[in-house]
Amino acid sequence: MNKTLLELSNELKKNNIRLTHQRLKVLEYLSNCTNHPTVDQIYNALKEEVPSLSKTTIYNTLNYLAELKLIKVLATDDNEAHFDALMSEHGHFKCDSCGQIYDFDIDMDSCNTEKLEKFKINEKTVYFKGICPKCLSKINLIKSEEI
Amino acid sequence: MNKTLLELSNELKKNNIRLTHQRLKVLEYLSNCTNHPTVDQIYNALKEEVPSLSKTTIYNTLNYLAELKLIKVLATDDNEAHFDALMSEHGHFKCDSCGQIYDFDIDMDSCNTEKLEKFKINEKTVYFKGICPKCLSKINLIKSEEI
DNA sequence: GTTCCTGCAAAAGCTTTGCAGAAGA
DNA sequence: TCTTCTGCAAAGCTTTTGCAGGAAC
Repeated sequence: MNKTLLELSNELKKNNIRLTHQRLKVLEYLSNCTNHPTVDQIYNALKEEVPSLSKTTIYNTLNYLAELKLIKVLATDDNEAHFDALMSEHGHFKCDSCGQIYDFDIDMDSCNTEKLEKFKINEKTVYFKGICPKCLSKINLIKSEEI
Repeated sequence: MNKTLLELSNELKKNNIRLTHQRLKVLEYLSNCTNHPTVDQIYNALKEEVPSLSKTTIYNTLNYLAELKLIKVLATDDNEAHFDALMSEHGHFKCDSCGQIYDFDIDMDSCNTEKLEKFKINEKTVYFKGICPKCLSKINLIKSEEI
């Protein structure tokens, strides 16, 4: 499960970061979010409800959260950061066709390797790419129509 | 092992991409490279030997190679693309202190998950972050001096 | 009242694009 | 000769920074 709004708020309070109206809205959105939004997506989702909201504030808030390790920043190959409030260990699958990012369970300990014995590992990321089932079935449909 | 200069050249010829002086130099550099350079690093490494070289040409060449799947583009959290000519399956470890990227062997099949049964997986990336042994020993040295 | 935050505008950094001249085949 | 490539300059993106007014505490 994602961190709840309450959890995120409490963590900010604990770190003396002010709970402004804008920040609470960003936290609320992120904690209810199942995909992994970019700053632009968060901005577009909230700008009706919070018309004065600026991207600067979203960056500001997300950077604080990431620094406190309350959220994760996903490095994908589109040059845009995706944010993830789901902090349990999981992998990401990105569909090359529709761009959607899926979560999947993974046991990263089974991936471990003796070569990194002397390394201090703080973060493990697993990122797969390919075509998701939805897009695969669309492609198959087009192919069958062509025959 | 990295792809050799000859392999990369032949692949380009096969795809009717011209082997210009600049491209050969970029290929040569990449095939002899053990770290995972950015465009900027390649540019700085080659600008003495090839003074007229421009970053545009490096981007051009690397984008062709990536499209032909002869090299890989690594998504890291610094907003800069890293390029990798090592095409065998391996993971990457990035040191948060010195920024260096290390390769490590990994058996990705052991990481597989039943939830992705219906997904077509084209690419698997494993990316760890933390502190490398070199930086760890530096930190320990500083700590022991402080006592 | 003090401190920190917001949001605008501008700047910074990476990457792509347009195009005239140059080089490859 | 014909096609493609190079490299400059400019534009396009995301993200960061500076700062005056405003909100939180």
